[in-house]
Amino acid sequence: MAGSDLSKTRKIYLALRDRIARGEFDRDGGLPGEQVLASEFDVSRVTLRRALATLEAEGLIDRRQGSGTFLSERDKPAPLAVELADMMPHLVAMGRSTEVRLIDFEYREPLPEVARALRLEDGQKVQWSLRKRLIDGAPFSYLMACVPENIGRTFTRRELSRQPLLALLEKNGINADHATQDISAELATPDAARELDVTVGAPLIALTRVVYDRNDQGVEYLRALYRPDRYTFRMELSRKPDPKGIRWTPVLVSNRKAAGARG
Amino acid sequence: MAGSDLSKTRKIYLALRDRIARGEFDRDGGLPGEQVLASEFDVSRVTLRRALATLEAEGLIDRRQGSGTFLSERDKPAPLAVELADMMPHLVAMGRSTEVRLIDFEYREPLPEVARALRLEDGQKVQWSLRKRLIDGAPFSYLMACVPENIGRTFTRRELSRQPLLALLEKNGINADHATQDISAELATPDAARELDVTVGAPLIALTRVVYDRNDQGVEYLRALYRPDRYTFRMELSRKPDPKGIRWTPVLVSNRKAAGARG
DNA sequence: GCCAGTTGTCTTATAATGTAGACAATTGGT
DNA sequence: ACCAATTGTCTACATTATAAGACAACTGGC
Repeated sequence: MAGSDLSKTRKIYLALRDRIARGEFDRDGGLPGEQVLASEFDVSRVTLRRALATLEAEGLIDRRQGSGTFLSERDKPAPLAVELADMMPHLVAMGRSTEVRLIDFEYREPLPEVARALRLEDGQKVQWSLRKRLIDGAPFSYLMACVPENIGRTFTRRELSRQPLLALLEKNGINADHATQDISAELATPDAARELDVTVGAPLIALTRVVYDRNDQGVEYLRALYRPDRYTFRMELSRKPDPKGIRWTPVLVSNRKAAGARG
Repeated sequence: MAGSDLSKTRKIYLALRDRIARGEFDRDGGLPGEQVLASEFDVSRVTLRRALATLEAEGLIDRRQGSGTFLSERDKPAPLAVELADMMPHLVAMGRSTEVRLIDFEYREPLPEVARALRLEDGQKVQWSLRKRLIDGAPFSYLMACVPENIGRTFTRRELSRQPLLALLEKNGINADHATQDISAELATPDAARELDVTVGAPLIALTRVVYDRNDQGVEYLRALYRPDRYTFRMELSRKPDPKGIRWTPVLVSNRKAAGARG
């Protein structure tokens, strides 16, 4: 469906990255020679080398002249694994410094989908904001949030650039009660790519969340994009018995335990 | 990081697809003319038209000679939204027909990462299988599963092609007790693209699950890739009070309610 | 019927990407 | 010291992608 016309270089890059991830190559023996790989993929050695150059730049392989191409020794930093149940994960408590940057902020007409999800009346505006979050100085999420205008007016642009949105709602007497989250995957568009410091077309985790108050009135519509190499959703499940029979249920772990995911 | 050297055509395709998804274009007025868009993106009309052709092929837009380019009327089928807590979602109960196809099956040395996750002893083999799931005849997930050899021997290749893995384990006295799930995003590699009927480089939801028994011995390692246009992870959260203070906790809804996600 | 504005389809030229081959530089082993 | 195998680099050429412009075909409004 999506994803047409990729260059040969990029297709080979993807194929090799996958084979590396699957562990098809020995840690000792390394990869086959460039001649072999080039004929295997049926491309010239030059374009194969371009794909290898990208893999090397990403730290996946080491190339040694006269010797060969090998899997990289240094292991990449694991992505931050965050408990899915935590809507405002305590990143600081995990020993890492977090920073928020407000990119854009205004009151405007909501998109039809947002108006529907928040159950807004016709013509009601929303406070629309773009933010990004950094961890240790590196961006990992890009957030588009919409809040009904009357609620948004209870705090300032400045406050939003310093505190989490849910905390601001709480402080101003808006009591979030329940929410729905959807998790999907998307390709980085030019906007997101620029803010998250990835190239256009890179894979991103896409989260859509709608928060409601006790009366089922929408108070926040959030659309968040995450860099999968720096952020991962984690969930612990237990098959403890349940009123409705044996069933898998989520376990709320204290998320003091740090990362450790694959990749 | 990942995702270099995309052609202009593809970048424009991504940008336009994003703007459509955000609802930036009226349903009546349609898109700006090709001349306008071409100068806006600073490309020739030919390459802009290639991007439009892709969008049209995907059913996102309609182009009418002499009239203009418009948002497609037919709305795309919403992706199946599955409760995240359900490890074996009852798809059939949701009124849709599901099918499994066994692509590959063998006993082999596990990859280091799998061996570590399952806490296998050195040299212990695993039953390694590739499957895909279809809904209404259309593939939506591609699964790589590893089970320790001694457990795998309790059922046949034929059984695996007809029943869910967890059900087979259950039936053979292997009692799964708890599990860890990680959700991320990846680009489709040639293998996955072929099986899921997408092009190489399309975005996919990536789920990694490790299931353990009561003794913390690994019984299943699953790596699943999902087409985001056909499958979405959903989660309902409630801010009911908790022993450790007020906190967001997942709600187990009876997943009788069908889809309705964005897109 | 006319006309402005649109998409569809060409041509020609230029730029980007990929191919084929040769050779240098380096490595590790004999 | 030598040699086979490897990665690094270069040249010349072929193929594909993009640019720029012209014109045809079609639509809707007047």
